[in-house]
Amino acid sequence: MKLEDAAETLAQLGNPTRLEVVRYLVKAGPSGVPVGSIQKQLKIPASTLTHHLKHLKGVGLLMQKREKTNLWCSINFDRLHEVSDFLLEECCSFSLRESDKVKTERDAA
Amino acid sequence: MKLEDAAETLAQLGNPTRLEVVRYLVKAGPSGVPVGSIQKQLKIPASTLTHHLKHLKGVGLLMQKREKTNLWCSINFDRLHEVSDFLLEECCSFSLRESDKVKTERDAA
DNA sequence: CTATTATTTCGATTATACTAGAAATATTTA
DNA sequence: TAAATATTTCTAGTATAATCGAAATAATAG
Repeated sequence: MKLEDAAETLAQLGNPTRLEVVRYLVKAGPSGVPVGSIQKQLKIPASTLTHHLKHLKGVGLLMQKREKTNLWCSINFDRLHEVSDFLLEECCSFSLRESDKVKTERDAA
Repeated sequence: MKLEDAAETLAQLGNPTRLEVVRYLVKAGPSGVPVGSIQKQLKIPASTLTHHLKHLKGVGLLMQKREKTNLWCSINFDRLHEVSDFLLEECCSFSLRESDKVKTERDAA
């Protein structure tokens, strides 16, 4: 993943309203939910929601599929993985969390 | 991690200049590098860099430690993990990448 | 103290994003 | 065709962020 793309994707995830939508869609799973359901559940004005969905779609995080009057939205999990991977890329050898570190002899003493 | 905090952290990572700095610091490892080195290597004007470092510090992604005239910067790997974890939280059962999925009987046929 | 190097503050410009109401459009059902 | 439901477009106000040069402030070395 190119840095520019990763930055753009992260920026889109960096808006609280959008992140809330993403979290909701993640929980909804691969089948997704209609726009209207998101709107009612999260109490986001329709026009605001459409605006944000367009952003998420723009960076490939959102997939949409029309069925009758409803537009079903679902998360592109692959994309989410890509950006999450980017964050940790190249840092595996340094990335031990304090809680995961092995105890040193000094600590054990 | 609270959604608001995650969003704010992601937003800070979502600027290309800052993400470049983060990537540089990740590669530098736990010992870090002085502000001036980042500035020269990535060719970012000093005042712009200070501005961005303040942002990264603000969300806890950056740690700083003065030594003589140099201010050493290093990444808070724990923090980076937290935000990366947030992205994938609750979605593990849905998060298989296409490439990781087991082949179905249909595929195998 | 002076010079040198490192980093920050200030100030100003420019651009872009968030939000949401009202109206418009689309799609289905009666 | 009319009514109902779902979603989008338009528009506009408000706010916040990115950028960087110049000057100011540390901190050290000579």
